Amino acid sequence: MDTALKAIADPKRREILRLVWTSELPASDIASHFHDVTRSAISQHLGVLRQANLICERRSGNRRLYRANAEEMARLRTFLDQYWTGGLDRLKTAAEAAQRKKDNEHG
Amino acid sequence: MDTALKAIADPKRREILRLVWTSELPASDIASHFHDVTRSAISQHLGVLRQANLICERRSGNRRLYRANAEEMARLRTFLDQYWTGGLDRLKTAAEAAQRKKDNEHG
DNA sequence: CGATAGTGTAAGCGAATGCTTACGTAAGAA
DNA sequence: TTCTTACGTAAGCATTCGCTTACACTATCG
Repeated sequence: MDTALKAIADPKRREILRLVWTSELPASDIASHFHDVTRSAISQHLGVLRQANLICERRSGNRRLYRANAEEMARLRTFLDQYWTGGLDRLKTAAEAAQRKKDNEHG
Repeated sequence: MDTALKAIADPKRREILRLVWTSELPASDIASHFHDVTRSAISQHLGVLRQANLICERRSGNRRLYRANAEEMARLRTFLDQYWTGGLDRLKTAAEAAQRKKDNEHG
């Protein structure tokens, strides 16, 4: 999970993910979308995303087609949601504990 | 925004954020929560979070009290939400564009 | 077969990261 | 004032990162 979080912390990798979010794309198409960096750099970014299980690879003849792994993306989003709401839960339980303490003091 | 994303990509910084999510804590209390790392390391993590505007610092006598910056946290969460749903938006606009193209071809 | 796309990978490099130790500094306590 | 507590910060170091160039490999075309 931490691997995925670090993977999407990079803007280029987030852009790559958006490219393959809806449509499956060959590595060359993905690479040609970035004009400030080499094809090799993009290939390595794809490797990072692959290792984080955020993209799936399918070989078709000469090409390798990539698409976002919606399942893992969803898991990551859930993790982040739980992290956020987890804070609220802590607030809630803290408030409840304070209330109990207050009640005990009054009882 | 990218700074914030990279800040929360680190597990120790996420834990720090949770510690100061609800209650304001002095740096020493935060540091003493981590037994595998020096107080200095935590201080530097606090610096990263501070630079990402994810925590607020308040001085009280000798101490420095930290708390999570709920506003910035919310902004970050919104950014991530838009990133996720942005993929769906792209799918929608792509479908609309395809439809328009189709209409033109038929016109 | 050889030539040519499409692609991953190894090597190397400069910059950033996360950590430690040592030091600096500001606010009370004696 | 001197000592102590609470903290940031500089320096140094090993590791990781993102990038480039060069090369290796596989599939297709001739």
